[in-house]
Amino acid sequence: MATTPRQRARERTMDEIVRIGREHLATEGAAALSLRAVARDLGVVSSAIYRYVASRDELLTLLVIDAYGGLADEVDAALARRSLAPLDEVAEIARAVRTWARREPARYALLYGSPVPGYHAPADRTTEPGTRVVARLVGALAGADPAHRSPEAGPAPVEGRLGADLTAVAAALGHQVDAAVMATGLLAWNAVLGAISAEVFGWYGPEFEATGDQLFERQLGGVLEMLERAGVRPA
Amino acid sequence: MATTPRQRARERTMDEIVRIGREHLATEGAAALSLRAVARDLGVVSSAIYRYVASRDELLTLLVIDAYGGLADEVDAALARRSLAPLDEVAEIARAVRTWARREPARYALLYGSPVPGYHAPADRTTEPGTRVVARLVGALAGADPAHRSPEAGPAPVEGRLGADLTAVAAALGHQVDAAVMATGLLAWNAVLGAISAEVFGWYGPEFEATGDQLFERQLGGVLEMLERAGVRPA
DNA sequence: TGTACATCAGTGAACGCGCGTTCACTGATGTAC
DNA sequence: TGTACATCAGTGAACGCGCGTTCACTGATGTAC
Repeated sequence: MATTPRQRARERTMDEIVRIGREHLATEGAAALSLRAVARDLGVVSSAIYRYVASRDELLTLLVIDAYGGLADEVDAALARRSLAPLDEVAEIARAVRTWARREPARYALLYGSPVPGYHAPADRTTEPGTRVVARLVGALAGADPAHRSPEAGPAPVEGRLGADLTAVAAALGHQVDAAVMATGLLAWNAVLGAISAEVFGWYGPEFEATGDQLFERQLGGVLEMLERAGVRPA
Repeated sequence: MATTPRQRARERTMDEIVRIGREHLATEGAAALSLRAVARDLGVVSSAIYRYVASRDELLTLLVIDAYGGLADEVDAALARRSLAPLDEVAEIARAVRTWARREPARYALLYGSPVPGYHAPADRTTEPGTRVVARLVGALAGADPAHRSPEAGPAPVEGRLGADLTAVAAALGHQVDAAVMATGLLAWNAVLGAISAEVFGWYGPEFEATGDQLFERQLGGVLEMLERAGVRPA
């Protein structure tokens, strides 16, 4: 199946649409994303956009997929540079997410900000790209060694149904991870996202403008110590 | 200065407007908040709303102030029930924030979700209500005792300018807190908000619907241990 | 206490704007024989 | 290789909608003398 000029033009236009959508996301926000405005920037009459995108929600879905992809690419690139011990891998993932979020605040907000009212991401298309980063994180947790768990300060076993739920999540991502390690990892992930959101969404006042990097590294340090006590080893 | 019927009517109408705005926030989201729609629900012609509110942004500001107030009231009520040790106070604050966020997801999103595009909260009116909860948290941290800091697993001192920034924030809220304790407290706060956002904004899949409470308590437990190692004592 | 005036809540019409989506159409590109 | 037909990108007009904000106005409420 040779690709015809028409097919190639179509792909280029599709890329253009996503690129323009990204720009509008950055300037207007997801709620104000408008097909007409995208068509305008594409240099085409407003109805022509429907040749490419079925509806406004469809465009949002493309942008969600694109954002997950961009974030995951950033993380993959950071981890590809060298092979790391599990704990250092977690650290690099966190730093890569922060770097990306600061460079692409609007796309970060699309993924980890408040949901866009009236829009529901279709699970069948967004789940797979959405789990790439989490899968890498769980992969790092899978390198945890119960023998290295801190005897006095390590996490307690997870009781009841939650334990089963946690190991099931790891299994769904293709890894076998102890429930207590998963619980610690989930807290670590939420803490990292919380710290990044605070920075990107401006929850902090202007107090930490000069010391943002130092503050993040400090918080990341606390998260990593917690994981280390759970048995995730550094180099 | 006696209050005239007119003044009282005005106050009641103002309350009505904020109440209706809250409802619209819940159903449409902040970005779609519309003065015309509020006027409609108030039973008044669209231009009449300008007797009460100067612009759409002004209404958003009122709702931000209202949301901060609602959250802080929830926290105050939780802490008023009995007098607690510092660490238990932190735990109660976290639980109260989560309870409120789950009951009022739209108002929570207004405070801790992505920023509303094109809107900037005026610092002179939102800062004071916005710091009430943080002030209580820092108040609890002020009860930390350096003598109880874990010698082997406690936080390292904060180096450089960040330390000064952290103690300055505590001082601005009327408390004297060690910088390392403040740093740990900030991480704790970000972790709690991260965990709550994950739940309220639906970052988790459907996996933890049945075990949401257990998962939150587990994560809170991890946060509290961290604070305890920094010297914040339980009962 | 009564009256004249000022204040203010609410009306109704209008401004200019942008939105999502549908539809019948033209003309260029691609495909099957 | 040439031709007939099918596919598809893009046009232009139109639909019905809601938005923020301004303005001149009416009539009720409040205040000063």
